[in-house]
Amino acid sequence: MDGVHIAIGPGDDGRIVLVDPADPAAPLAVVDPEGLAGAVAELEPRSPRWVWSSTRSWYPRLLDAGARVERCDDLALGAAILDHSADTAAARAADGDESPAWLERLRQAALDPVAPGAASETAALFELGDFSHADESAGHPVAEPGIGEVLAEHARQQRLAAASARPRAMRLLLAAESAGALIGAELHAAGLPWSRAVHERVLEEELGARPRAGAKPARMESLAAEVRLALDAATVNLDSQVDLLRALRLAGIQVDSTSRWELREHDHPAIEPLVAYKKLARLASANGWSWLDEWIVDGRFRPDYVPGGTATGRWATSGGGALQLPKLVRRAVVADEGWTLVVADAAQLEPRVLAALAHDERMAEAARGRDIYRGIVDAGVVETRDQAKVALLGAMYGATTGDSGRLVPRLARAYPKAMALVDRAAAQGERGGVVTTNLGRSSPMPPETWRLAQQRASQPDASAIDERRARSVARDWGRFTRNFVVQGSAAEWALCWMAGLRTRLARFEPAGRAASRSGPVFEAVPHLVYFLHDEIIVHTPAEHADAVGAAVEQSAAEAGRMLFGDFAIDFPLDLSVVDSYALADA
DNA sequence: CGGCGCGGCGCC
DNA sequence: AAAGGGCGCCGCGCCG
Repeated sequence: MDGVHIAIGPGDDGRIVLVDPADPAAPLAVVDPEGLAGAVAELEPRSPRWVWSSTRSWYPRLLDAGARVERCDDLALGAAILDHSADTAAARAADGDESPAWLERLRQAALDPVAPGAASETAALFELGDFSHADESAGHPVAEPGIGEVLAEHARQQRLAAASARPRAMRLLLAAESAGALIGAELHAAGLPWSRAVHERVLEEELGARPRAGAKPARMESLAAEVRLALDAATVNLDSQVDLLRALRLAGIQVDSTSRWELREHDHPAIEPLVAYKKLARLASANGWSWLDEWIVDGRFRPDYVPGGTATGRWATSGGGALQLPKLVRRAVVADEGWTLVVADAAQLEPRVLAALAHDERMAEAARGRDIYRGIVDAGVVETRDQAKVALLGAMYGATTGDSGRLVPRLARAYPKAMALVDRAAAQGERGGVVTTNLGRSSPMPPETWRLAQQRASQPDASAIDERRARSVARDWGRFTRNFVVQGSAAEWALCWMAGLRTRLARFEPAGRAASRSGPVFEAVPHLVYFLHDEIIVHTPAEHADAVGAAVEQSAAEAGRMLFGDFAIDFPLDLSVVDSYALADA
């Protein structure tokens, strides 16, 4: 089904071997590291699936050299799935081979932060031509496995996928995960177009002029003075939680924390300027001038994406806070001249995924069209859209108290299949079991604290406190597994969506008129520049915007079919074509 | 001095 | 407004 594979890895002499795993005795090429990109480009027209230890180790250098690949098999990411999936448990027990140790080293390296703009940034994961003498203790570079080890691991993973409980689903998951790895590297290489001027304007509007190094912005200083006056606390340090809490209490404001939502419940002249101060402090420290200096290079934001970086399969990022860009600074995401942004997000992705996972036809019916919450109201389950929303989120997150907890039972009566699915997942987690996503990613085992708490509660002399504690810890883990199946399956949908879109974008003809500043691989073609769980941005020559929008829609529909077959569930998108991210309306 | 846990808060 | 799940980053303050 899969066509030709070509594995890449260092040979004994440090040169790089490119070889078809089906014909390991006859390498297709043996090249010096400098010759790798050329060799890959030469073989790429055969549409191979490139097999390598990890995309992070190999692909950035290829992109730097102008070589893009269509498909790969990322062994580090594949092992993370295969070695823990319930669907491969029997296959692993039957298979003699262990997961090799080098995979764990690569996994650790993937989580190490890489300094932005560092000269050797993209090559930092290992030294070219020095695979065998890598110094592990220094973090980088990491010892690369030799070509023989790569071939052996590839064979092991093929065996496990073939012998898994659902081979088709597992192969799709592995392919999607690997496509995600390619996309993560390409997002970094292309970068998110970023206007320093617009960002500076936002900062000046909010904070005032850039302060000298070490000083606080003027707007923050004046708000701090107001707070100190209102609290009658001339020296309180607003950045110190301990200090601030004491001052608030001395001023008669009985709070247990300094969080915004708790402050807002009190009526006192200090509250408004304090909340305003906190908002500005957050902006200044997270996305202020020093963030700009550190992260925006040549008009691009290049965060370090970590595909598969979380337990559920959602991505993580390391450095730059790319997945937490405040709405306020999204104004600075601006397309190049002659280019535009196609911004799309999947509307209410997780409830729709839940309906499909559970084959809950009534919930799928409510999800028909644009707004599932409105659909739930129209079905007479609750009175208002807001009630539908908190009830549904409560069902997926395991809320037991408050408005949400009270509304969940009504949802359960109307949508018993969906509710049963998340309740089963929660029950499984509470007793320490594992749950599995739509395609086969399994949840981790519960933490040590879970085991200890249950053990203590089962002793003959266990106290009521021990038992309460054990139930509480169990329920915590149950909420995690409850959410895991939905969040993890939604992450799979997003990967399939994005992978399909990437393939479609690769077929666009280069645009003649305007080159972007996205580097040699992307300067003339539409390309992904951002991904945020259920949202993407494509940077495209303006003339292709409509066609890109169509490709985004087609990819979403295709992802739904790939994951859920004939089950009738819509995945509508909110899609806009805009010059600035802030103008996209979700 | 660096490492680390915590509170708080940004995003989904 | 949060709540209930997943994250990363910041500053603070404690520790060795």
